[in-house]
Amino acid sequence: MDTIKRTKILKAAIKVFAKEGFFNAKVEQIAKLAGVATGTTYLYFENKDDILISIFEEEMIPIIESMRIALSKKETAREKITEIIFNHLEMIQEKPDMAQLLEIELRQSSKFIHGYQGTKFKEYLDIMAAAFAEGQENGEFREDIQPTIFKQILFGAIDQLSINWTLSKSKKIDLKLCADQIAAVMLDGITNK
Amino acid sequence: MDTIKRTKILKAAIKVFAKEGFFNAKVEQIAKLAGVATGTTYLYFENKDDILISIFEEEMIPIIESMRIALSKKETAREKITEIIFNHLEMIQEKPDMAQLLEIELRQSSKFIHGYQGTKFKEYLDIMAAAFAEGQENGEFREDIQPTIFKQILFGAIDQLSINWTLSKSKKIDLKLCADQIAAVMLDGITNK
Amino acid sequence: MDTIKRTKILKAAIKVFAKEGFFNAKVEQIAKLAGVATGTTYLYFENKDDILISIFEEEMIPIIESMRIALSKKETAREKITEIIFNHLEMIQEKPDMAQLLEIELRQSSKFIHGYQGTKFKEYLDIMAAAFAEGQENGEFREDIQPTIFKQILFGAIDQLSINWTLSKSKKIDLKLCADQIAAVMLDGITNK
Amino acid sequence: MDTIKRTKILKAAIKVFAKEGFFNAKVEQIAKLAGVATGTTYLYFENKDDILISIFEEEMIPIIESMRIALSKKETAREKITEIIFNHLEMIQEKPDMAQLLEIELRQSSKFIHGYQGTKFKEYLDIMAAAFAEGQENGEFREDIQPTIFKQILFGAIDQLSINWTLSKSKKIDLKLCADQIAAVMLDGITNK
DNA sequence: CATGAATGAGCCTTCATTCAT
DNA sequence: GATGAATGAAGGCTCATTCAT
Repeated sequence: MDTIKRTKILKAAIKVFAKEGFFNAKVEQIAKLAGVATGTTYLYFENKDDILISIFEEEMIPIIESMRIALSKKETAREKITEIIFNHLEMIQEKPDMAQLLEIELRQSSKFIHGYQGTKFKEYLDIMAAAFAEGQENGEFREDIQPTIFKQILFGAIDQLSINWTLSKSKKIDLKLCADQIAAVMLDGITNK
Repeated sequence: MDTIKRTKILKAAIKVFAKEGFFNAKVEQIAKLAGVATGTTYLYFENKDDILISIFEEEMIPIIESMRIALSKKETAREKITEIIFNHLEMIQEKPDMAQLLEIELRQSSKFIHGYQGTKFKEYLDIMAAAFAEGQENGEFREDIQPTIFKQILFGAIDQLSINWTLSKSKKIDLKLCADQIAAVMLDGITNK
Repeated sequence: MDTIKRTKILKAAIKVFAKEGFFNAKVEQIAKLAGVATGTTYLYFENKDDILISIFEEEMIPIIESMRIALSKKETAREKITEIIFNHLEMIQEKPDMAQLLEIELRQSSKFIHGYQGTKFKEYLDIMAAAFAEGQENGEFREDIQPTIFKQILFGAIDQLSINWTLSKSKKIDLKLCADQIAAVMLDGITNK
Repeated sequence: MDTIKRTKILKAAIKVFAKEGFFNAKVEQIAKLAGVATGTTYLYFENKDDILISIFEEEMIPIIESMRIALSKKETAREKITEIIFNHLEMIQEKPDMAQLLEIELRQSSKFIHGYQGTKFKEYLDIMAAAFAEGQENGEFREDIQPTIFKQILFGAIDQLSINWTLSKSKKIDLKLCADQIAAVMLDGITNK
């Protein structure tokens, strides 16, 4: 199993899916960008669906990992929430194609790609829930908000601004400012008073 | 122009797009559900894209209108924000198919459907911005958050929980509880202290 | 359901399958010969397999019917067996493409086309068994040969000569002579003495 | 030239062709069953067609040879014809895969495999013709049947029952009985009276 | 206006064959 | 010689769109 070639195909697929969308993307297009023949794609992936799912499952790993490492360096839950917000928005800027997929295609997938459950995405959300729950336990955050709901609120807010930024053609809003403002609202909204 | 037939097609399209997704939906399927011939669809809409866009542009009208009316009955900006949250989540329950589209398909559309700008969606977001700005003007809300950013935060949070609820097959979370918790976090996070 | 168009496709398919073989035949080729678009084929048949099966099931009907009518005009079982032999070989000459299919493709089909049982082919064979059994009952034919086995012997003999004739490019053997000789051997071999 | 490896590939191909049919069989499948790499196949055979042709040409040799030996031990032409029938049907039972190919795939080959003439098959048929001609010469068999036609009749009858037996999934007919009945009909049909 | 049969371009996928190692 | 990963041409099938009735 040639891991390098597999990765080249995945990287190419991220670009193409991001640019064209999953349904509009052509396998031949992905192969060409990856510098391999069309058929080679099928040596590494079962079909087009599998490519998309593999992206989610495999490309999320380092993202989740780096998020975990970054969070482990933070003391307070407050700092962790802040880190999550900034970390995510930084990723948006650095890996815009990957961001595209997470934001736009991932939503469809769990619905339209047969059997895909989006486990890595859930893992990502649970990091948010965990940071929040930690803050509840040590008294930083209010007790009346459920972590399961909060993680959705937080992710939704971050994600919406990410999508908006990603889709903006010109005069993009400053992501640093967005991060600040999300953090301001969220932290103020959940801090125990 | 037979408005009734046109509406029947639109209603059918909402159902089919919601169930199958835009790309998987077949025009014949929409026509059949609408009780018309396939070709008839093309008498009322330019193409498949146009059906989706028309849904957004036309079905959003009553949604936006009812939201505006509901808000006009509220005194404070705080109440208006609360109303927006509850109103949206109620719509999710009452019109789950329409909700599906707004949530999932709309994201793709502005990117993949040639030339679509999503004007009605922007209008919807701007209601949120306006309510927030109003609160800033009358001193209810903090000044350091930009309405343009806040509307995204608020919509993102609501929307994420909506999507989650919509896509859940069983044991769905209580939307009323979600609304409460979103309102709690958001209002606490933006209230001027 | 346009029966004429359906028939045109079937007739074209018979030609193409006969010339190229089932696996080598292209649906586009069949469509082109039928004077329709490729997609039209799929309005009348589920897939390529279905076209082949439909040929067997539907084209065999008149062949079987005309055989039955011809046999009903014959008095003795001996005459009926003779008629079967001549009738079959005449069909080979008149409908060589159809013959091709019955001979060559049909054999594969029951093995490789999922679920196809070749019912019409069995019906054809059973006409032979019936004629033979009739001869046994009225004392024309020997009793020690099983009709189920004899029908295979007779069909095999006729069919082998048919295939041979069909596949011969040049200096084809005289089918009339073949029929005479098959009849001579078979009748002599089964006559009650 | 590694004859052992070549033979392993041929044996594997017989199995795979018999099970899947020539067109459905995959070269990789044959190679895997033979315990060699896909590419190795092309060191011993020009292409997929060549494998099939080689089977016919080379696997027929011992079959033909053993048939010749068996016939040489028989005195009368009558015994020889009987031997042919029993010998063939015994082979069907002992080498069902090989039988499959001879029966089903061979028919297509001469038509669809470019340039193949089926020389070994003709040789096999000519053994039948020779045995019959011998009987004509020594007065055992009638003179009015052409050996060239009789060989087709005899082979067709045997072959049809073989195919039928091979393709039957369950409750297979007794091949010994078949052999008896073919012999009974044929010999009675050709004996000089 | 309405119909729905017909169209045919387009795409995913397969697999015989090649070739660098 | 042997390998098996890579190739890329080819084809079955789909479906948005058209148009004769």
